[in-house]
Amino acid sequence: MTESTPGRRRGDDLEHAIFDAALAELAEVGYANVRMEAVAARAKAGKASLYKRWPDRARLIQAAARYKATEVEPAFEPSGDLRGDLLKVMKHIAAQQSTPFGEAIRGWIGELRSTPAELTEELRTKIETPRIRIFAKIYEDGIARGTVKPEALNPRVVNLAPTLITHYFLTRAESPPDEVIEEFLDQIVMPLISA
Amino acid sequence: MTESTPGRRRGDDLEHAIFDAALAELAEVGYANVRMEAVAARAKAGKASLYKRWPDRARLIQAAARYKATEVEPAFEPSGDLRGDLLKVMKHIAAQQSTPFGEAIRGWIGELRSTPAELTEELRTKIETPRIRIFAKIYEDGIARGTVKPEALNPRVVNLAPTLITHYFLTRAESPPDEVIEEFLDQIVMPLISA
DNA sequence: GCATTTAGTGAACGCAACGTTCACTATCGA
DNA sequence: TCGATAGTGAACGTTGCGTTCACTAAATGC
Repeated sequence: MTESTPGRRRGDDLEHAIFDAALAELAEVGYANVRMEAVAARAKAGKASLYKRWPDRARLIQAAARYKATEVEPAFEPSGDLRGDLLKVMKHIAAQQSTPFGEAIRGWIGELRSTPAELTEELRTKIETPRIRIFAKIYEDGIARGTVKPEALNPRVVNLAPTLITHYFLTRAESPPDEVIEEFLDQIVMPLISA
Repeated sequence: MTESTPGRRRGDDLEHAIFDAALAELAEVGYANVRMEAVAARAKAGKASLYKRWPDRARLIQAAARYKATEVEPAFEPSGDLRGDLLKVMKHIAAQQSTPFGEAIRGWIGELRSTPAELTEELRTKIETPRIRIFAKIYEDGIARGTVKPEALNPRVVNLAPTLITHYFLTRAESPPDEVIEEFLDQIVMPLISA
């Protein structure tokens, strides 16, 4: 019923509708071509409602991406199958980048230069932290089993797998296919961390 | 004297002036804020002259970056000091990214979605190829000396060092400082390739 | 060295999207 | 029920885009 009789939405209801519209636009036309008027129209909202909440397109899309990102957080438990676990998480990251969320990231990169540093930092941390936690967990598990070197817990190493995937995604139009992910895993990550 | 009496420039003379103006703008205001009118004004050229050559901002900046990129090509010979050579080349890449060239890359990333795939592919190859060649040379040299594993010649591995630097640059506002480059080298690249 | 062709200039234009404003109206909560 | 709050939608000025055009400087040919 919430959807069938919009009447006039307010507060979070409206905000979520705007986010959904923004993400849909993002997916359809890509970051550079998202127009505020299109988002407003799609959300069946007034432009003024957007500008009342966010000062510009960059902030709106950032907010939308954040809204989506918090939804997608997976609670992951290592199974003991090191390669299998890594592959699963890496594929998950790649899949996540194939959504509007990925497009948001791409756009954010393009505008880093004209974004306040603290905002940049905060957003990057917000994305990296959960990934670091998951990989650290997997590596700790491996270390306990003796299949992974203790050095794998070094922050640069922990970040390596997501870095490879993200770099691939950013420098092409799409995120890495499964074969490439397996190459990253078998030719770089596993050789580096294996005990 | 070429500069002192511009009179009315044409051909390559004018084109280079436009490139320089574009790169200067890129450095000053960042990709997203480069305006055609500003480039034209800076180059003391008419807007029509820009549009006669390139269909839009993206193409102009790409052309400018390419013009600059070909200048910067280093001819590198391995010295036999594996770590030293790698460090040197990695620092060079990082330095290159701190110039307008880096800003051009950042902008190009942001617009990948709305760029023809073949253009994307071509540009990426153009950037990657010389890097691959240099790292492959260094690794081959190391293999010959017995300090590097033969597996280091795997394309994914050869690309690893530039990938780390580029990823750092793209996800922050600046390219990695020397300490970080050394961490990449000592914690990831060297452990992976050392025999 | 003069006339013709080629290439650049700069001002003007229509267009699209930005970001703002305002009079109006639906919803909430006291 | 009534006031306060929040959203609507149309209009507006502004900016930058990409194009056009009459004009002019440089190069080329004779």
